Amino acid sequence: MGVTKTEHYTESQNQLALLFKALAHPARLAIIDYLLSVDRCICGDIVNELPLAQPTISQHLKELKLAGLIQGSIEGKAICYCVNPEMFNLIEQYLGRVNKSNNYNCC
Amino acid sequence: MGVTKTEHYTESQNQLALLFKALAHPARLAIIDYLLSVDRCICGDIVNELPLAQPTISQHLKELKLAGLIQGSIEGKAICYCVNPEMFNLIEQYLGRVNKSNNYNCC
DNA sequence: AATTATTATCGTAATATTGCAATATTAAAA
DNA sequence: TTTTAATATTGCAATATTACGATAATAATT
Repeated sequence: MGVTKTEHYTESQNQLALLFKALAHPARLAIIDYLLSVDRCICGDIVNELPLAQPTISQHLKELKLAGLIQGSIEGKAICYCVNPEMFNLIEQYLGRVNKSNNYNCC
Repeated sequence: MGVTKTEHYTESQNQLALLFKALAHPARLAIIDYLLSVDRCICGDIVNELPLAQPTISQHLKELKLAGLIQGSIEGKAICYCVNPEMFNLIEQYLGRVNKSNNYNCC
């Protein structure tokens, strides 16, 4: 049916899935890479940097912001975006759990 | 158009996006959680564990396997699945880069 | 106030994902 | 060899995602 039954999973599973979904597109990873590479936080330059139209970039930025992976603050008529490390820490914690639980003695 | 222009992004961005996409569903995270929680690697029990039909579980397992996040080996008429930590290390390396690059002095 | 620059939203077409019933495949057991 | 058990595949309906042109919204500039 194409609709995920979120009510059947744990809070953590649903939350992490949303984070991973936000990262599950090369354009959004490219946006994050670019944001990390520039010292000052720039915004509209992303449109020049990536091979996508302005509305598409805007949409990707929205999704990243909704997931909490980036922040945006208004600066005059431009908007300054930057990476928010907190959500990445959530993923890091998950990976820690995976590494701790995995015992390698498998099939 | 709904089709991602992978040729415009780096190898690493495309590869990571596929990994994140495989993790971007609570059912697949639940499958991984379950695989980690049982000592021995079990397979068909996942169908009893999750509120999804057998073909749906099979499809999710296929995607996880394709992404390299789990492995499956035939054991008689059953198939034994288990987590493959290597791909999780790739994600860990990415998070390391994010943490290293992020300078926190943003907007 | 009109213009300009920057970003967001709307509408829409193309494609992808999700879930399941029905069915196929595979290998052990009877 | 027939049956049984476990998993995979196919086909399809419902929904979600991706991309972009057109347009709106916002705020600085002239």
